[in-house]
Amino acid sequence: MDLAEARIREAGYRGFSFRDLAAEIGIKSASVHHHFPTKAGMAAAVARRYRERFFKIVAPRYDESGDDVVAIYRSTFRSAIERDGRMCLNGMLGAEAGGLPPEVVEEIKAFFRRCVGDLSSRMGGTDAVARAFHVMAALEGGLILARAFGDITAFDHATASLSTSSPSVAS
Amino acid sequence: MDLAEARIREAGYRGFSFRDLAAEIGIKSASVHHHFPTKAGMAAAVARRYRERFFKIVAPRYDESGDDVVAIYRSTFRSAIERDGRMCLNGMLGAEAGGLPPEVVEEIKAFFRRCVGDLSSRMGGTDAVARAFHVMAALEGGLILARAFGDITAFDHATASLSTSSPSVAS
DNA sequence: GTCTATAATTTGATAGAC
DNA sequence: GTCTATCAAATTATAGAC
Repeated sequence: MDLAEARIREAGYRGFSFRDLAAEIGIKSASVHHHFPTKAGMAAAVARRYRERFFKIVAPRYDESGDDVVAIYRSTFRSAIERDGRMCLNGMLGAEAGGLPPEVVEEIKAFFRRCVGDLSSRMGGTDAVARAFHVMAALEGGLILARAFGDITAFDHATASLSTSSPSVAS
Repeated sequence: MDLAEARIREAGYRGFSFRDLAAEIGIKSASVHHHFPTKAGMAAAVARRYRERFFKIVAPRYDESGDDVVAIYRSTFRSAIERDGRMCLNGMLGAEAGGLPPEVVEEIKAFFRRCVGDLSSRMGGTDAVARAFHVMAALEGGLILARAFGDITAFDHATASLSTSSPSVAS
């Protein structure tokens, strides 16, 4: 699952295969099928695990540090691309969502629904939901820019205004 | 090329094939290879055409309407996903950039470089470049959310603050 | 839980006729 | 510019032995 997650974050749903995963581990593709009968099922399982892990990381940071939720999300996303230069799993799959198996799309929706719910409830204020959508979009889009340019500073520029006290976008 | 562009925007670089394109048109895959010897070359050509067309659409709107550049970019991106529910070509390929042929990556970089240059020079003010990165990230990320939820209002929420006079993100 | 073996399909790409 | 024919490889998936 670690390997499948890495492949999906690197090249998308069509960018990972049972044979490739098996070869890297040192087993045969049939053995992978024993644990995950179908590709869609495996991708859904990887997405589910990714979501649960993400919120297990994010929730305690909020309670302990008392930091801005947005800053916590931002640094969590930044760590992900800093570590291995890859996309957020759900950002990658979300872009491809139109042509993915329904069971995978459901997991992606669940991730973003929960992110928006978490952010908006913790930010509070007016238009909290719209602002939560904006934060998620800027983070996922920031990853795209960093990947395209091959430079993490693109992410930093794109998301700098999110966690400052003057997050103005217009001049 | 129209068809290739649609497939890439729907499913990414690995989501289009010479045979698929040929079949839809009613010719054979060998005939497609006659025009585009390699898959990487075809994707690069599609990306180049996409970029040129984008700026041919955006530039005159700015001169004519005198509108906010950001508003023009926002409505152009919105039209794209409203028409067919697909990603921006460069957003899709940018997410996959890590594992794409170098000639394709160069075209993607050229697109985002030019967008950032265009936006920042026309917006002016302080931190114009960082604000341009932020706008592009929010737009691409907004498309991802709209695709994930299958609902264009996700894009509207995510990008609403970009073109208003009070684009504050924090409460 | 792993293996061999295999089926059925798809893929990128090429050679050469018309 | 299109075709037929083909290649070598990769793909998802299954059956059945160990």
